[in-house]
Amino acid sequence: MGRSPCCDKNGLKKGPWTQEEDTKLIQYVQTNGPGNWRSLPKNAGLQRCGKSCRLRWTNYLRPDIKRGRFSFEEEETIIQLHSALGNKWSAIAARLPGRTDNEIKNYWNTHIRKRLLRMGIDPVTHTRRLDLLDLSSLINNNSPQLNLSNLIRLQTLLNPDALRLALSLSSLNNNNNQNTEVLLQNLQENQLLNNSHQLQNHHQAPFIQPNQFENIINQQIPSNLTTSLIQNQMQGNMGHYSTNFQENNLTPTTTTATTFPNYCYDQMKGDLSENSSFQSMNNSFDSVLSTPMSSPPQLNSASALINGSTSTEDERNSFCSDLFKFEIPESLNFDDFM
DNA sequence: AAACAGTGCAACCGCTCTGAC
DNA sequence: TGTCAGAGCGGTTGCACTGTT
Repeated sequence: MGRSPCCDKNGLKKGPWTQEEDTKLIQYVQTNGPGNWRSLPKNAGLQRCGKSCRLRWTNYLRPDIKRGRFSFEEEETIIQLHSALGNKWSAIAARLPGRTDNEIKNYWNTHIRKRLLRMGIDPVTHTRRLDLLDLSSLINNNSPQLNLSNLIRLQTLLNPDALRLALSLSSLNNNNNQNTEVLLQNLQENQLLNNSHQLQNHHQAPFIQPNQFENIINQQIPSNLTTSLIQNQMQGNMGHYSTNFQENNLTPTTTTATTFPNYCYDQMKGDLSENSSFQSMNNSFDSVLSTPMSSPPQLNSASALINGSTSTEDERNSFCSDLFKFEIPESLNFDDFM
């Protein structure tokens, strides 16, 4: 059957609106109010489709439209609302005064989505996707988080060669950026190969055996670090999430958990909250990972942390990346993410 | 300096959904 | 119950701008 088109396409103008067209539309709506979009173009003297007029008004000309960049608070709110509402852009826009659904959708697709992907977060489910993790964010030469603990945490994800490359990379840190780039590229390629391998061999987790691991450590660790130091660091970082890890002499364990376990999540949240320095991280952790929203989104202390000295986009990006430098519980079944 | 590639954004398209009549 | 207009959504396009080679 099909519906008749909303307007006769013939002879109607498309593309960017001119100032004159905007003026006509604004004057008409101010006089007659919005609505009757189908008849509006004719009455307002516009060679435009009614739908185009409606979109132009609602997305650009409305007096309450807020132009300009999204603030960190707005971005945070969008992420929180998206985790609860999904792609309900109009519902999200309703909670962001002055922002339109189209604007939020565009901003999501061009900024937030890419950022989440870079951080290894699935933008659809708001869960961590280890296969999406951008290693460069974890092994960033400029980051104070560049350390073996990150690499060690990744040991359950990487094959030994990849880890060896990473360790080599760390030992070259601050020496030669070109070499670093090459190594980083190799490392990422290696991870991709490893992931591909896992897809074909679900039951063969690419764990590094304890002796392999220690060999790698002994071979590649800068001389000022000893294995015991590394173990201490691991224990300190992993805390009681890694009890099995320690008891089994560095042998990682897996469970049958099919998703990131809630008890781990809650426990991590609780532990983080005990340490004031982690509180802002804790809140932002909430906002990006998918958790049911039991209360309206609250602009959290992360924004307070950002305000002031850390206000540039780069710094914001850096901060956001840092938010996810938390530990990966060994109870996580990585196969579900690969 | 020019060519090229990448990015961001406004705008559009086609479709579905919803509510009024 | 069917039709219609408005609203909403996902995807896409075109263009301006910027960075890189």
